[in-house]
Amino acid sequence: MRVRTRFAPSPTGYLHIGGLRTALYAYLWAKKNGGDFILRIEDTDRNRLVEDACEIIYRTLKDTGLVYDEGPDVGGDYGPYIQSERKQLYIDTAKELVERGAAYYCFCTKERLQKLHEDAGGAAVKYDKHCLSLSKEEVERRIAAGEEYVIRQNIGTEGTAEYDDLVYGHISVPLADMEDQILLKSDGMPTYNLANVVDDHYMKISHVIRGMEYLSSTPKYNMLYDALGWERPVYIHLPPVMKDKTRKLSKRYGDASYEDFIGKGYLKEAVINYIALLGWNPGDNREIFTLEELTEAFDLKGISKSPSIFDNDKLTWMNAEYIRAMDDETFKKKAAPYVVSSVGEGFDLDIIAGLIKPRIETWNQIGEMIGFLRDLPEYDTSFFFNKKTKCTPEKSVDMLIAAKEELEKLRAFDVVSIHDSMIALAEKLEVKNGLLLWPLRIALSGQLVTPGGAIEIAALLGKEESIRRIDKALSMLS
RNA sequence: GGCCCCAUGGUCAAGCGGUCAAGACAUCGCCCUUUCACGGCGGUAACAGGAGUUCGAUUCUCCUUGGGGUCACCA
Repeated sequence: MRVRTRFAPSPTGYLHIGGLRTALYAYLWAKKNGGDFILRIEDTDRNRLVEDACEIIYRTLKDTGLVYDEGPDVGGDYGPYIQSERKQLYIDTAKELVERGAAYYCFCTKERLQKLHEDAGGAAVKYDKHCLSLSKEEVERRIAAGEEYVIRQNIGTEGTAEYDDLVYGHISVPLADMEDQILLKSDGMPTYNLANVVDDHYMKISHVIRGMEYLSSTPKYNMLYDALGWERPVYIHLPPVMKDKTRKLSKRYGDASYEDFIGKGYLKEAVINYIALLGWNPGDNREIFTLEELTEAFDLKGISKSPSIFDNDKLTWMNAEYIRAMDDETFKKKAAPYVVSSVGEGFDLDIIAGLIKPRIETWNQIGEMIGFLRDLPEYDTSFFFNKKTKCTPEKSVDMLIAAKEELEKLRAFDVVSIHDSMIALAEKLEVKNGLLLWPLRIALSGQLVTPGGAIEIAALLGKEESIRRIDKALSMLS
């Protein structure tokens, strides 16, 4: 049997991390087995449609490398891949189900259902099968009369329904707890309950990979497969990704979409790598994986049964790992826009790249890190105190005067020249490098902490600006 | 509330009857060092509780507790 998996989101907004992970696992399982990964859009709820939602889904999957073999925008042999375009198929199937006694027409009004609820004191109540007893003639008469109707699944009340899930194992649910759910809505659109079964069957989906919220309703879908004489797919339900101990990560919190993470300066490779490991482990201690390596290593055995809390710290660490592993040219190219937007053009990108590469964890940290190059921050003369180098404001004056004199003499103002000259100066003054360089760095940057030291900063600022900042410090200290 | 599922450090997690209970993130300390990072080394930190089964339970069973899911003309 050819392995075919699908990712079937509803276009209700951006793609959140939990959904992306489901897509990832479905993709990995298909590719691991040399099969097909299909994208299907579940848009049967006309009230929840969001403009551009489909585009975001297409773009995100392509951007992350989760290339689907079949889908709305790429076609395929089992289309259409948008449910609203398959309406007739669901209607026909629903009627077939009625023929076979597995479903029935229901004319109950929303008001009646509402009342059923109220009579139960607001507690959860099952539909009372009120319309199951309607005669065929009456059904036909009422349909002809233009009455609105839905089609409900006819579920027995005795015994249990069972199936085996590849991650959760044997699942057994009492039939008495299941409701005669609606398959076809009064607007002629199917509910998920019908549509997912029909589509998975006709699209020849072999493995259904989805969130575990469907764990206990899956027996109902199985009854549909059985009633239609269709072969059931294999089920792989996934535990949810949580924001914290009790809350699921979802769109409602606004910070959980793929695009938000990219916007916050994370690399797509790191995001994919991180979420792959949220709820799955390869069985060894390896943590850094490319998509190809994930495809190779992925297996069902490593999927966890319990919810995992999304840990931003770990994602950030992983992102930093990716950044540090970049070759210098790639890093420079990626960092350039962030550097320019922070300090403008005119600074030596090679030096900056070298300084920030081991120091940033996300791209967005660049701006704050190097802003001092453009504008010298207001700072306090207490910055010139440093215990380790035994630096004081008084000594700083001497050091800065000496340093300024040397720097002014320099013809080439590059890192090597400045370095040599400062080392020589420290030797001449018979002080430790640190005592000379501490006040210099403070004067040049106005910050206690900087990426790189006094020498690199001086080279970046250039001679003129360096001297100007030293003079500023000297005037503050006098 | 009924039903389904889950339960190892703060987090991700390995473990699948006998281990001093891995590893990673975070955290703390030390080293490196012209600040901060990077890097290196080390520390703190867990089997939810109670009954069984067994020579022996983190591991198997049951109960309790805790958490998640579900009970829609949403998916």
